[in-house]
Amino acid sequence: MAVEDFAAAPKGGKTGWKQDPEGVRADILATALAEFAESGLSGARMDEIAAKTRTSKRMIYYYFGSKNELYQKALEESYRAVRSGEEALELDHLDPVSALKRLTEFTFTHHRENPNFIRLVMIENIHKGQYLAQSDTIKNLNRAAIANLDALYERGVKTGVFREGLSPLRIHWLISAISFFNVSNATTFSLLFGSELYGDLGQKTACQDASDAVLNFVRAQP
Amino acid sequence: MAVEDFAAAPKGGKTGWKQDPEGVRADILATALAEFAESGLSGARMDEIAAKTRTSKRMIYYYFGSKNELYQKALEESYRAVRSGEEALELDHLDPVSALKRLTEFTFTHHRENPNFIRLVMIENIHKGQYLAQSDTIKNLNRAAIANLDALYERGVKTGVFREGLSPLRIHWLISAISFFNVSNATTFSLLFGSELYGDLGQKTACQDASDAVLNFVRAQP
DNA sequence: CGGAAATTGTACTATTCAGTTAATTGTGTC
DNA sequence: GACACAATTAACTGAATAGTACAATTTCCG
Repeated sequence: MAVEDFAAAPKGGKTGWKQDPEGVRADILATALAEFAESGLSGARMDEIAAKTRTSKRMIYYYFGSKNELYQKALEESYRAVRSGEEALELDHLDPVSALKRLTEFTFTHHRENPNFIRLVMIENIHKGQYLAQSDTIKNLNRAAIANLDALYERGVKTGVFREGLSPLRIHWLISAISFFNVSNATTFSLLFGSELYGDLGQKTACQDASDAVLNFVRAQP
Repeated sequence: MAVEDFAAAPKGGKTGWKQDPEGVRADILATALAEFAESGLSGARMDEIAAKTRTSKRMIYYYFGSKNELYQKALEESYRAVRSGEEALELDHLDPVSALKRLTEFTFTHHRENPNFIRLVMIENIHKGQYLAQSDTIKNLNRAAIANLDALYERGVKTGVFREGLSPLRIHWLISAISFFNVSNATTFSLLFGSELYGDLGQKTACQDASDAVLNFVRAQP
């Protein structure tokens, strides 16, 4: 059941509500995620989160125990949501160069469309990963991405289009760096250097630049 | 205050202190910079900052007025310190390819050696650049970097080693992305994918990868 | 010297905010 | 219809914390 559906439930009258613990949990989590992404862990206010849910502060503590636990659950939820969006990507039927190009462009676009996720990861890095470290759930989700990239890279090496001696980790690092920075530092970069890279056209160019940079990095030199 | 207490006061010299407003200001600023970088704007505590200076909380307000103003001054100071470290870089006497390689490796290393600066920029992005936006000082500092890169790029195009149609901004964007991400996301990246890229050897490889990626991106294809 | 200005320490306040108390109402199930 | 548990509300508490009042001390400079 989607959170939006729950919103349609009538609240007024005496016999307003249905028992829906999962819906209430999901509502709180979605609101908290947005609020932590907006203001950071210390900056977010429990009263503010409560006001933006259709339930109460008491219920947040009822379900999540404390601010820190809520933050951690929101972080996990954010990773889960983002990774589930990545599953549709089918790269096996493409030739290695096309596949790597598609993966890079997908990652670039995907990061751009999930700024809240990016902001939570920034916040988590500010906090030195102390909440991510406690979450085994998240760690497992990310191995798959590397495994996929490994297969892709080996295919490319075999057919001679990719150079030898790289590791999928280093390729992933490069793709992530460009795609992440593009979103995470958009504000300061625009302020310091103008916003020409952050209009529609600029971002098209940037996406193209990203895949050029990655492909030229991995490709065997003729 | 009893005379004994006064004599025991660890005030340095025999009879108290010298007027040193600039020293006190600098002390506060350096301490605040470290503390904001460590804990963020909301997370940092004025009492904690005060305790780590050799002066008092009262003096922080005396000189800086408020927490937010102190944060802004610390941000400015951080930019100033970092940019002044870049001045030693002389690229004009190198051929374009060597110069670009050197610039990339320098930026990579420089970012790595200034994690507090990186963290303040992350924090500023979380706050959507609202303090950076108020600081004309900082904006001017960064135009120079682009101008230098522009000259370098044009030299390379003229001698045929760089491809046409790029802008210095896009090159700077790529160099920054890699160098910044390497530091900003070191914790989460290590947690998720292992820390092999973040040992001494791993970082040497990463630096090499950075300059490879930038050079291959800019170089004319033979 | 002696007064003005700069500098500093102590102790305080006003507020914000995470977390709680305690009582109540609705729902599903037997 | 009785029982357990899900869900809800509003006021409250205690700790943390940004910011201040004010007196005391020191330097500066005539």
